[in-house]
Amino acid sequence: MDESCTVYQAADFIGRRWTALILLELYKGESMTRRYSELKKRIPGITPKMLSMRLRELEREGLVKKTVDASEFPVKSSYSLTKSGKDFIKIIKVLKNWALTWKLDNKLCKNAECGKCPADNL
Amino acid sequence: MDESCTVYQAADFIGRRWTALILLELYKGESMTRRYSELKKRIPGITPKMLSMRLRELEREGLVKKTVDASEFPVKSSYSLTKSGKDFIKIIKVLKNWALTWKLDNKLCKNAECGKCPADNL
DNA sequence: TACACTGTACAGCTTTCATCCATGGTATCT
DNA sequence: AGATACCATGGATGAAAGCTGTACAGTGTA
Repeated sequence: MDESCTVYQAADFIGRRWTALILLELYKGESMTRRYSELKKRIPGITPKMLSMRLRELEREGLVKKTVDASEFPVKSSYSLTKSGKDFIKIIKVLKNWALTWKLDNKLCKNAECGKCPADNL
Repeated sequence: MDESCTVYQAADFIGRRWTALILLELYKGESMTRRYSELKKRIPGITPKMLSMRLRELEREGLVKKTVDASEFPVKSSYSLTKSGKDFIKIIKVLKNWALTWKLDNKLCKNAECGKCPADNL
């Protein structure tokens, strides 16, 4: 599992700050799509720069598709999950499941929506 | 998903260098147990310091149990997967599965053991 | 004395992330 | 009319975290 290994890359990927968060936000959007500014609003604390960077990475890796609507006046960008991106969500599900099973201090998530967590409805 | 979130922590965790590797090595060991020196031998490139650090982390997180055999001559330490650690392997499986499905340049892993990869037999 | 096993200590590099700032046309408030 | 704020980016800088490399220490057997 050196750096050329896709499994390693995927693991590295999911561990980066904001990545999972962005994917989950897209997942929750209508037809799994969100605009840049929507994402910014819904992910508190992320800097615009980070958001662009992560989106570019996700696009490069094929998890996210970007669409630019240039017909309108301030040009608007939309990002949506590809099939591969949608499938990636299930990794997060398994992760959450593991956490719920073994991290007992995490009961909150099981019984109620903790409200802060974008993985609530997984 | 701030830093207090277990899902986030688990994601962060799996993305760290060597962590998955160590877990897989333990998984492949007899009764999912390996000695410190065995791990060092089987994970090329890892420094002793990193190995200790990761093992301590894994122990703290409850994925790994350490046993010291002090009856013998040079004291021997064994590390084994706990139930929680064993269960964590399935996250790696899902990860691998995703990679095999979507990262087409990764066909090698599907058709044969790449030999270098400790996730071969998952 | 030499070796086997399980580590620790120090010094430096690399990567990651945040913070601040600039863009430039549009739209809304005063 | 003038000021201010939105939209989606991208550069420069620097701090902090992560990781590497190498050396070496403790503790007991032969």
